[in-house]
Amino acid sequence: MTEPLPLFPTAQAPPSGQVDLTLTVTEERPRLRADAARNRTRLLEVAAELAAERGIGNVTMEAVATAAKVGKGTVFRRFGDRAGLMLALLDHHEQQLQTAFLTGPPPLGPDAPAAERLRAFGPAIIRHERAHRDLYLAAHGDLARHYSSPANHLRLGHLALLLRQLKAPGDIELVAHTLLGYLGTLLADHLLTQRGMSVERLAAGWYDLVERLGAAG
Amino acid sequence: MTEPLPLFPTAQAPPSGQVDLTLTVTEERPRLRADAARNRTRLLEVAAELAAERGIGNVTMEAVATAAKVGKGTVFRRFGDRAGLMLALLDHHEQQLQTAFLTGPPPLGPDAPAAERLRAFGPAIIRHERAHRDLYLAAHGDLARHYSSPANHLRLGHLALLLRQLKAPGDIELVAHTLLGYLGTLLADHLLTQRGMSVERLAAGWYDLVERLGAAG
DNA sequence: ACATTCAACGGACCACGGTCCGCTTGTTCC
DNA sequence: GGAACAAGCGGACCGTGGTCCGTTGAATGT
Repeated sequence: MTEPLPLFPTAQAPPSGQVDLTLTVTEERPRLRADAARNRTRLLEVAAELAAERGIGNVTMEAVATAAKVGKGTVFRRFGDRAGLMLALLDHHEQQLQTAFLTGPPPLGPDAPAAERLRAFGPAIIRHERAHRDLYLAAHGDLARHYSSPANHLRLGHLALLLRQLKAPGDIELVAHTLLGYLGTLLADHLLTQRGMSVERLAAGWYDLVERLGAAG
Repeated sequence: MTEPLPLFPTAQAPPSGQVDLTLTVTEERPRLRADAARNRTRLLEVAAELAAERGIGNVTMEAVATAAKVGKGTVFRRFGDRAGLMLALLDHHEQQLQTAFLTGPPPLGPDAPAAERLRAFGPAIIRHERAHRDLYLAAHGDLARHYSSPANHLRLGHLALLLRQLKAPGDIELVAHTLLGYLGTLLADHLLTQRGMSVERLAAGWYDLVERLGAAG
């Protein structure tokens, strides 16, 4: 229980302006006051800690507030609601994944051919979501928000980019949505745990999907 | 406000054994005591009424209980939780839709060729979900349950059936899931309201999808 | 008719998410 | 340094979903 790492840098990662893709507006956040920023990181640290020791599902907003020695109102002011806190927690892991396919090594990163990257994308997402399963489930409590989340938007843009590079036919944005839908946390989880499918089968399904939807017209 | 129709028959519609598809278990419900059944229908009627007059989002479980002159515990005993009540409400509309594509006229029903039916399926679902938008949103509060719901299972089985008739290649079950994912309430809603797409565009996307995923190997 | 049993009932009770508003404190500008 | 301002803070408060458990009364067998 000693504090090992300086995770959760004070400010949100600055928008790395590269891939814009003109799909949505990247909301700008107005910079926090010093004490607020301090509290923000404390809250995230504490929340992660509590989640680790008792499972994210058993972490109440009040508990987080108390453990971080702030009022409950502060937590809500900062994160909006429970899903917001979860999203913020998730954000950290999400960024790891993002760098993996934005700037990482092949086959995920930009040095591999588009078809390769597209193939690799699916299993990477599924693995990642499995690793942080409960957090994803908790965060997507409000599913409506999910589709507008920066993370999802980024994935979408990435897929659209690859599809365009492949000269895939049809309505690219819709095809990208279809592909992302296949990788959705809840669907994948359902297929794996309820229907007892193997990760390999899901991966094979993905390869097939990509081949049929990504093939040039 | 006069009571117009005898909706919500006392018992759940009996399982019409036809299309089984061996995809899940069809749970059997153990038959209710007379008073319980009476209460069940009263609750559903009252809930529908309240939903109509103040919007489903503003209908609390307690309000339903009070309006139906039963204790709150009774509501929860019957429907499990809020999502359960919503699902039960939805069930009625759902059955209309189901008969439309199980036994109705072409192009949805069994007298049209499989390719036609598959094409028609998408817009039909989207229209239906739009018509009952808020109910769907409220019901899918717990998304995990959604995938196991009988309604979803039926759609899945239907799609799988059509795909098989078309001799579509690949992992049929996964392809069916992909197609259904495209029609998901939340996704469709997001694309229509947030991203401002037209129903026509979604429909066109569906036709394209169906063509590429349903085409014989 | 009566006894037995057990699903169903009611509503007090609890926990948690979320809001509100009067007070405090960092920031900025002179 | 000090004044003016807005952002941040805390925690009492509220509504709602969900649980618990003692009581009631259908169903069923004799």
